[in-house]
Amino acid sequence: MESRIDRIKKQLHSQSYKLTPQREATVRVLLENEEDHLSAEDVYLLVKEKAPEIGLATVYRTLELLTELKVVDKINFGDGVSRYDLRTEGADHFHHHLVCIECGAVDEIQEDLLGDVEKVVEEGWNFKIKDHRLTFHGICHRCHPKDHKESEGSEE
Amino acid sequence: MESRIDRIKKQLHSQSYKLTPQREATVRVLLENEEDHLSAEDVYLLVKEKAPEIGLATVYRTLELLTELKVVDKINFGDGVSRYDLRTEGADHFHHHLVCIECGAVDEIQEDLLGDVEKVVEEGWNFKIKDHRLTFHGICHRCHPKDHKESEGSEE
DNA sequence: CTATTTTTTTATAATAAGTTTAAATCGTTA
DNA sequence: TAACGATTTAAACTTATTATAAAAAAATAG
Repeated sequence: MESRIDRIKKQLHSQSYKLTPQREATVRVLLENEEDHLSAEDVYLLVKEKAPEIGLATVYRTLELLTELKVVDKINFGDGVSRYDLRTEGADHFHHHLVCIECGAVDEIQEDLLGDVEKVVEEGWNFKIKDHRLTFHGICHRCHPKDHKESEGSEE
Repeated sequence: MESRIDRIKKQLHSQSYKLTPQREATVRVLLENEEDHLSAEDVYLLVKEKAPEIGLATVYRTLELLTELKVVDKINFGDGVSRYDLRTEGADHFHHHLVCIECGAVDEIQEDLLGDVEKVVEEGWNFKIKDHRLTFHGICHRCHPKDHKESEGSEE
């Protein structure tokens, strides 16, 4: 974990930003809750436990900065709030999401899956893809019993 | 176009809602701007031209209703507003979007493309897919000149 | 037909997410 | 130490969306 913070620190420095205590506390919260999809408000409340004096605006600014640096991805599942999701280190593509319409759980798919589709789109539509968002809405394995085989953990 | 309105009317009636003049005006705006991705505010301004006495809240309520009925899809491209997109009649899947990070244009992909991916997800993650959202962010054919072949129109 | 109930709309107020601003702070450099 | 730039805080402000109360319209009962 320290090494990841170090790398983020270097990334900030390379753009002449500093890793202030507030920013570090925010990054730590994101790392400690990597499985979740926290809103700015969620992050704010968690950061406050470490750094009670921090302001909400600072959290917003930090998240914005981290989004610019591609450390996190800002995502939106259609409820009114933006959520922030740590980009998996080394991954060249943004992971996908499974949103359960029964229980609200959000699971992640790290596998690419879109390689072929992207090729088709780039060639067929003459569009240079830089990023993507893929979310499936449906019923998760916890909410319907007819299983195949299992392994995942549960969230939210 | 009249026939589509008729069908929407029947859909409303089947859930014991009425196609009031305000709702009809709103639906007409959506049909007349099928290519675009209008925000509630956009719809409101366009509807006002036909029905100047309509209130913004009514437009919001109508769009919400149409979303419930799956006549439109509520989408979100990450700017702060929700946009409303007529569901292509007869299509069993929601179409995809290409958002240009240079010029902001939003193009649509009507082709499915996700059939195989969905099969993999349903089986591998034991998740019953009901809907999906797929958006590519990148550079559209208008913003980079190296063409292959062309046909699309332009929007926004 | 009139009275009554239900649905919908209007206008306005309220809420909630996110952004901006001005003043204070902090770290660094001259 | 003085001065500068970057950052943070707190508070005010915007903007999108939702809720509420009163009015209007439509459907239904008598």
